[in-house]
Amino acid sequence: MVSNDLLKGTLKTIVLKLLEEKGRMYGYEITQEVERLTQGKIKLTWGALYPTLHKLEAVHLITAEEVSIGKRVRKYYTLTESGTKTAKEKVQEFLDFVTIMGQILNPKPSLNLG
Amino acid sequence: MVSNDLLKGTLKTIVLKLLEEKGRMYGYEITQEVERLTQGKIKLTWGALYPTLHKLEAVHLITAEEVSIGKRVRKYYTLTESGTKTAKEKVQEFLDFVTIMGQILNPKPSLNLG
DNA sequence: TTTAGATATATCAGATAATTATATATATTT
DNA sequence: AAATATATATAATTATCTGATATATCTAAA
Repeated sequence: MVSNDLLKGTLKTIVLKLLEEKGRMYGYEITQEVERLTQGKIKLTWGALYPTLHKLEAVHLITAEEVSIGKRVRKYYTLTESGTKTAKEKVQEFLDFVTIMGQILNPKPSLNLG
Repeated sequence: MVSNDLLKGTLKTIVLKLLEEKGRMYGYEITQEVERLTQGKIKLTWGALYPTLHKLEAVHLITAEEVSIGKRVRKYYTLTESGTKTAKEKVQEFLDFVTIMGQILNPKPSLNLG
C-alpha cells in the first residue's frame, strides 16, 4: 500500500484524470478502477471520495447525472469543459511536482510521457 | 511555485533526506536549502517546519544540539540511527508512490536513480 | 547612528482534508 | 438465509498545513 500521507492532495487529480480517460464514471467505479490500475496499492476511501466528488461538482468541474439501475440510483459523473482543462493542468502540476522533488531527493528523475 | 496540496506528506521526507545529505542542519538552513535546490519553487513555512522538527525529535528520528553563535542560540539537528534508516525508507516510499501514480496518470514514468 | 533587511526560533488560530466509523439499501452468490 | 459485493452518504475525529504573530540578533547601508 502507498503511504496515505503522500496521497494527500492527489485525490482530485486522480478523479479528474480518470474521468478524462473514461468519459463517465460513478463513485464506486472510480475506487475499483484505481485499485485495478494500481494492483491494489491505492485504495480510495468513500469518506474521502464522495466529499471530493461533491466538491468538484459544486465548483462545476464535473456534472452528475442520476441513472436508475433497477431499483438503485447510480450517479454518473462527467467532466465539464473547465473540468477537462483542469484535469490536464492538475496532471501537469503533478509531473512538475515530481521533477522538483527529484531535485531534493537526488536521483535525477525523468518522466517519459508516453 | 509547487501546489501546496501536493507537498503535504512530503515534509518529513524532505527534512530527513536533507539531514542525511548534509549531516547537520538547523531549521532556517533547511528552508534556505530547499529554496535553493528547487529554484524557489518550494518554500517551507516555519509554521510547518518547526512542529515537524519537534515531532521528529520526539520520536527520536533526529536529535537537537544547541550551539551558541555569538549571543544567538542555534539548534542543529542530526539524524539518529533509526532516522537514517527512516530517511532511506521515506525516499523509497516516495519513488514507489510516483511509479504507482504514473499507472493512473498514464505516462509510463521511469525514475533513473542517479 | 539608526534603520532596514536578513538571520533565527517558536507558537497559535483557523482552514483544509483525510481516516475511520457508521448508516442505509439493493443485488448476487453460496 | 446469510454473506458478500454493489452503491451512496455523512459525522466525528485526527492530522497537517497556512498565515499571523511574537521575539530577538546580526549586518550593511543610508
